[in-house]
Amino acid sequence: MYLIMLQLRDLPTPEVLEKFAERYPDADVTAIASFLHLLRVATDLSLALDACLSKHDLLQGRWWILILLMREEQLCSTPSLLAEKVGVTRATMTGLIDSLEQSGLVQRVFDKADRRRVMIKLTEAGQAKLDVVMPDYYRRLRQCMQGLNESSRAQLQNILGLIHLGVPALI
Amino acid sequence: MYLIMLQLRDLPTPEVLEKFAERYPDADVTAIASFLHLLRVATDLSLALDACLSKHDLLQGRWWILILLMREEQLCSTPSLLAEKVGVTRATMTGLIDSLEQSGLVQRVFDKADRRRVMIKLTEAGQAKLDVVMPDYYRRLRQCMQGLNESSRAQLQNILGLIHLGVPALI
DNA sequence: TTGACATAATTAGGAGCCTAACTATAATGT
DNA sequence: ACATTATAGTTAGGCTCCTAATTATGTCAA
Repeated sequence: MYLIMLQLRDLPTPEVLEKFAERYPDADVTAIASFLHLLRVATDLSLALDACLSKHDLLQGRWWILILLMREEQLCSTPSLLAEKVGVTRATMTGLIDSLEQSGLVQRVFDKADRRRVMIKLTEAGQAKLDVVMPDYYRRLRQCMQGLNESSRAQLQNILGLIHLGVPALI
Repeated sequence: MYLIMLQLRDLPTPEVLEKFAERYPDADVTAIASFLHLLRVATDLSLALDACLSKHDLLQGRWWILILLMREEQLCSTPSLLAEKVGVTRATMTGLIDSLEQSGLVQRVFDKADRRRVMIKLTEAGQAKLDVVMPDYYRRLRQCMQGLNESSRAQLQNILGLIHLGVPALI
């Protein structure tokens, strides 16, 4: 299964929604509109994030790994844990780590006690990369969200929590 | 560029955010939290939608095409227009149409006036497929969003509109 | 001790998307 | 009229992700 977001550029107009609601009485027009709008905005944010990261030769997958490593006290973790936290399979993680290691941003350190295990360690170059990327990302994100005051942000968090509760009903 | 959404399962705790904010003073903690939460919920919704559609042998790409065709008066359109509306390239659209045509859900009709053009037409089987899928989708979506009253939905729409305005700042 | 099972990482092959190049057809300007 | 440009669709090859199988190592119980 693919983690591909809403591509649809052409959201339904109220007229189209009404037309569909006539044929399909189960349609809940405001639910549909909110749902599609949420997916649309999130997709555009995700694309914008990728565009921002790609200026630094990163994409989300590799970037999250660097961030997760930086969160660790010892700046290191295992492929399995990283895969679980990033939300990709271990197979995918192998490839991501390969690519980061080639760029010198992380390093594989083999465990002598348990020879199945490998530790992935953030290198100095990796930390330096984050020290360039993160301020840029944070500055842009601050600008992006400046239209929302703290109260709107709290409202949004609350609403998102409610929607999240409903996700299982959709599956 | 890939339309791949936030995979990160492990959102930062307030402590982690504070730690990062110390190192990177540009960090706007509530902006970051709202942003990641939005991406997280949207991704889960998108995955749930895919799971729902895959029960009917569809994924979002093919599904949108059927819906867009049903919106049309004559139940048909061209690959170019569909590609633009769905938000994929024409090359991708060729593949999606191939797959839908193989399943008998759409039909290629060649234009005799302009021999470069092909019309893509929703077949009766395609309409029948939608008549099964859409009620199921609408029923699930209604359930999914039932935790939100109309006022929350309006608030959400409003907030999403504000965020959308900020997207260009992120790029 | 050793056979069965569990765990860690990788490899192999497939799906859906992309860009770029290509083929065919139509429109346009001199 | 005919070379140039624009448009429509497809093909070729690459990327990142996936699932499933594979290799290697560790654990545990009869």
